[in-house]
Amino acid sequence: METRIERLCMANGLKMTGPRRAIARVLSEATGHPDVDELHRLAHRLDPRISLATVYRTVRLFEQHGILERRNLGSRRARYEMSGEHDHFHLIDQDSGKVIEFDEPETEQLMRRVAARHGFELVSLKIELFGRKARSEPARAEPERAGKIPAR
Amino acid sequence: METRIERLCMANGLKMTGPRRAIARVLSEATGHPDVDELHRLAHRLDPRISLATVYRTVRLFEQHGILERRNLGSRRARYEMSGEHDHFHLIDQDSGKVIEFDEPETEQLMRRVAARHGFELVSLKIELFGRKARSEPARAEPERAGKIPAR
DNA sequence: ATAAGTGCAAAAATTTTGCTTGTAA
DNA sequence: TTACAAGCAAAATTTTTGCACTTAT
Repeated sequence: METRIERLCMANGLKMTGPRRAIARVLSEATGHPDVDELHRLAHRLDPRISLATVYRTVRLFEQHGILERRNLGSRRARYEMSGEHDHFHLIDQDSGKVIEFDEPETEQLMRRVAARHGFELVSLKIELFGRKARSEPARAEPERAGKIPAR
Repeated sequence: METRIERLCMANGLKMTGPRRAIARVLSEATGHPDVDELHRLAHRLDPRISLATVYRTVRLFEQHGILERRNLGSRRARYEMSGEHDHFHLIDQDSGKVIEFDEPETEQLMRRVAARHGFELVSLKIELFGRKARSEPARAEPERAGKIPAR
């Protein structure tokens, strides 16, 4: 079976080598936001000859071709995820460190307009919300007018 | 004269030492988003005995107390800026690497609601837009319906 | 007085690179 | 065949730490 990333590599004219295939597979199957170490560990299971240097070179390459995106998500090391058709948000639980992903297409459009207002064409965006679980009920639609603003 | 950061340090019960005062001053006067090296270089001018280790320890401390915020802004190293009353955006010019800051209070409110919708109380947020100068005119209000979407 | 901060140098952690060998197109 | 990729180990970068000494409270 061929992964989406592999197709993207072909489309970008990248040589499809064993290591790249393995790393592409690992990325495709990753649920969260792996860092380089995780990628290496996993790819290493598919082919123990794969070196850490190759993982670094590969993610850099993939990133340059827009196949991957690098994030930080509050952690020190860089973390990676496949680029989607459109951007999405990350909501990081400050207590657990867990990352929740979700779409918000309207906001993306809004950001596009904001950039345009400053004379820029939006290429990509990163929106990271840091928060903690609200003690009150989860809030159905768009409750709390403006609510108490947390201390920051 | 006493800087805002110094006041914040006092308010947080932090010992006001020479190095901290110098670093606070440097941060107050910084226009952009200095990284640790820059901070050290500048603080070093105020007092040549200040070590890089102290700068690292100090920014970590300030960050823990919410006095400073750490950003990446597309660069590899961490960059710092004072926390403001409210969050603001960063628009990074992909060609020049220059960072433009601006407020967008309504969006902050919107993000607060988005977080609430997922059962979270927003503590802070990072919004980074990456773009390049539009070739057309800077666009006055909210032009280009949806415009050609860059290749990504 | 004393708990906390600092400098220095050493170490850890993260990322890149030089060079030789291997390999996809 | 040949330009590009990989492995390995060494180097470069970025950040943290141990320890003896200093300093703000």
